Amino acid sequence: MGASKIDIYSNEINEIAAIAKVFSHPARVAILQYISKQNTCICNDIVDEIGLAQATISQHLKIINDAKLLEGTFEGKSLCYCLNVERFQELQSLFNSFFNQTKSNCC
Amino acid sequence: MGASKIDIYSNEINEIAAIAKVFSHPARVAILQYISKQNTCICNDIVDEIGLAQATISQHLKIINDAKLLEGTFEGKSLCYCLNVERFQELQSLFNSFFNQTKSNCC
DNA sequence: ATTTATTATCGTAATATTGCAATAATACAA
DNA sequence: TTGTATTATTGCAATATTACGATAATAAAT
Repeated sequence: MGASKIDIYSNEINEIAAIAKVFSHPARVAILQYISKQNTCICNDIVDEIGLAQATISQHLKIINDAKLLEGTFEGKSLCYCLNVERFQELQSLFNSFFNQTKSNCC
Repeated sequence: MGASKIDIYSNEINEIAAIAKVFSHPARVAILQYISKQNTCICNDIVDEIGLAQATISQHLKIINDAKLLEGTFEGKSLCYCLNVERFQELQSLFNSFFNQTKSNCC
């Protein structure tokens, strides 16, 4: 008990849930918003901007990165994170098709 | 430690995260999809349809309901759950404006 | 090679979530 | 009122998530 039984759901359902999980923590939403606001794309001021420890931010970035939402390149000493806009759009589309499909079938 | 520090984020950010949390579990996505598919709107076959205990489904329904996504009326002995389409659409819009805003600001 | 700055990982504690059995509450039927 | 069906709540165990300090890894500069 305690673990989600992901094997009993369809792939589509698990995918939607996995996408939503990325956005289900305010730190990750804040990180994504902050990265997108910096049009320079230069990063880990994220730690200063958001009030969390560096290790924690790094952990959240890993989750965002695992969803393929980031592109990172080294710029001097520091890593420059950038939003993968295509992937971001893809997630938005998947979410919207779930929303639209669900809405339209309803009573 | 362990608890999310929701006080350090803006309301908008917390709202997006809270919405996403509803969809972040496959059982809840499946429930929403199932409710919408039943154009009759008659319900707790949900327990049979999805392979989870009645108590667990009821718990998930509570979370969906707390997000104001359900309308429930009694029909004889059984409760008839229905998707609150206006609210559903509202969540979709909030999500989309976050997506669009984030996308457009990026490098 | 050593230092310095930046990011990732490990270990651990606190809290949250998931799931279920048992039980309570609710609503109708007899 | 008693029984029956449906849904909610409670209590508990298992697992997951969040957060942080300490430490490692990486990359440039001295």
